[in-house]
Amino acid sequence: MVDLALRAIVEPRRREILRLVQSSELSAGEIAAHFTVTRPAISQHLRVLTQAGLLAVRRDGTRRIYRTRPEGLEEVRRFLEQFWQDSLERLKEAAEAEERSHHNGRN
Amino acid sequence: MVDLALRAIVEPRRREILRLVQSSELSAGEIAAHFTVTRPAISQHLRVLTQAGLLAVRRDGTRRIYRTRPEGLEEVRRFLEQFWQDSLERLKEAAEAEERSHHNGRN
DNA sequence: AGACTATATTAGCATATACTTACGTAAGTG
DNA sequence: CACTTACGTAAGTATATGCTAATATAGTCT
Repeated sequence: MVDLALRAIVEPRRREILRLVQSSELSAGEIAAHFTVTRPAISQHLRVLTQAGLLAVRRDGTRRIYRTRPEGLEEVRRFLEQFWQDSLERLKEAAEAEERSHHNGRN
Repeated sequence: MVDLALRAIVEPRRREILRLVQSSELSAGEIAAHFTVTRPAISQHLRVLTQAGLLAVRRDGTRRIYRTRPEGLEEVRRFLEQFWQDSLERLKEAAEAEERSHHNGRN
């Protein structure tokens, strides 16, 4: 599921959509109004985001109101945090080793 | 540049490569040995990762040694952190508003 | 029910991407 | 210099992706 979310987030237009609805929930039409591409294109992006667990939908009459699903974002965030973690730890260790090799005060 | 790095990271095989070389630098051949796909395929992934600023290369005789470029990862990390930030702040605000609406002690 | 509104879904298309096979290249070795 | 080693690059291919135009669906209004 994280993989779906990652792929969803990479597409710039979808990140833009996420940014839009994170301030306030919006209908599909309101979202589409912010873009130059056709509404079906936005519909498809919305579906991708929803299936990735990043958006939640609610019906209001004929409209569909989208809002972010923070748990989805959190999941991705944690996944990547784990991913950086090792790398940054290595970097830190390397820096410390470098530091020790210079403990004679010279450069 | 962050966009390149994001796209690079999304591909699972490339994340795998990053994980491999983050513990210790490896030659292209050693990296390829961990996979079932052909070496050219890995070469192409390595190029994508390098151009995205996530890997650094060094020549050693006929070999090419790859290592992670932590600054690249850091850049992506900061970009995404910024991205989550707003969303998580909203979530927090929403939770607090929710809390206030229940300050009569009932549920 | 019929017409209207808001949105999704489908089919088709162009481009991007991940792969393989074949070939090119640069550095070491006899 | 020929040969080998360790790669990269190029060409071709299959599949994925993002888009548009056309069609379908679901709710609302009279």
